[in-house]
Amino acid sequence: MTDEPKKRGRPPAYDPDRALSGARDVFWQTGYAASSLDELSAAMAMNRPSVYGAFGDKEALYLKTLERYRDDSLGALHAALDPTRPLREGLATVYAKSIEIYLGGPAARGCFLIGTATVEAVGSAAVRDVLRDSLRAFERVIADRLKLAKRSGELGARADPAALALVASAIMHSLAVRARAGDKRPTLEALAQAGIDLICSQ
Amino acid sequence: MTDEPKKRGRPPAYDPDRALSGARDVFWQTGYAASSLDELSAAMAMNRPSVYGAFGDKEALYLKTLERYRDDSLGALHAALDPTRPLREGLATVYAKSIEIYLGGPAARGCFLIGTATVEAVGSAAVRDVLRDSLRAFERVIADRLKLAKRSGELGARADPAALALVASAIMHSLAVRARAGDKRPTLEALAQAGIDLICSQ
DNA sequence: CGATTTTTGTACTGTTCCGCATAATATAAT
DNA sequence: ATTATATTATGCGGAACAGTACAAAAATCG
Repeated sequence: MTDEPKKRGRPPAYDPDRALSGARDVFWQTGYAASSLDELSAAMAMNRPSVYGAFGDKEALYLKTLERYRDDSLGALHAALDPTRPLREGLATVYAKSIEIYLGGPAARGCFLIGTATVEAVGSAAVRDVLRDSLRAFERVIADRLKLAKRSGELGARADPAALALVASAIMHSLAVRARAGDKRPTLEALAQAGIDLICSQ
Repeated sequence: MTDEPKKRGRPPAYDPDRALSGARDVFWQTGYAASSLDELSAAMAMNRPSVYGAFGDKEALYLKTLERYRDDSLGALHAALDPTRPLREGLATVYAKSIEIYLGGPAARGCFLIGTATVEAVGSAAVRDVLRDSLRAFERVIADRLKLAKRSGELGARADPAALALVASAIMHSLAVRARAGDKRPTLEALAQAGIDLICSQ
């Protein structure tokens, strides 16, 4: 599509998308602090100087993987909460897809953002800002859907969409932590169901 | 009390309790992986070989700080949920005290367990077990209180104490994460209030 | 082809780190 | 006092680490 004025110089041998995915997977598994640039560059199919040239230092690379994960997740969240479907169905989809991701892969890794950025948030203002803003963005998407649900009568007149969005988000945060802590699928599904029932009881 | 058969050898110069507190504070601020034994031993007022002699290697030391934090927190949780006080008051106390701890100190550090053990839980089975079992223990204390509340009529007959305990725990987990992510007190208090209102509406 | 540009790959530097070896010190038992 | 025991204190060794310098390689442009 938006292709080539034919750039000069040796063409890059790496795929930026796959490189970021590889880096994300290392960070996801190991955490930021314990991930070495050797592991990272290997998983990115790049050598270390290329990593620095393309993405900057370790923290800049980490921030890019966080932001990409957030953007992808926000898109999926928005799609799952499509207002043409019932609220209960939407929430169930959100939680089911989250559980699928959190338990997916060889190890149960939980949520990439919550599972790895939370610990770094105290020491790095940049990480803290990305994490806080991301959580806020997720909450907002949910709150918007709940406001709609109140207007449409899916939620009762006394329901407080903003407060319910905080709780619905809390369920996600708990799923994120518990999956990484080794809780099994039935526990996570029970938590999701409890949240849905409680929210939809309003 | 249970003192002295008068031990031989040079007496220890460190206070084990204060040493563990110092180590916990370093881990809490910095996370496990990014905490060096130099930082740790300095905060423990010990030199490095003494740390190894008294607590073992870095992971063993970390596990000890986690377990102590869990035991302290479990005690406080149990006390706050004293069944002679109304459920709503008990939950309010739990969340208020949690917020106090999570925002206390110079930096907002969130919950020590969730904020630092979650990221390590994938790579270390020992950390994962402590984290999972601790979360389970917290949940159980809450569940017991909710079962009592149902029997006493504080909760309605159709209330599901186990499900509500999952939600009440999720509120705590969310407070833990959000505090470390930089969310301010009003947000945390709104989350706590939303959880209390929702749970006590059953 | 030769010049230019951009990326790749190797190798290096200085630092930090964990864990321990060894010696000095302080107490109790003999 | 001397011996035994337990802790402190200094300092080392080998490994891992983050980040970079430099030259070889691969493409385009003149």
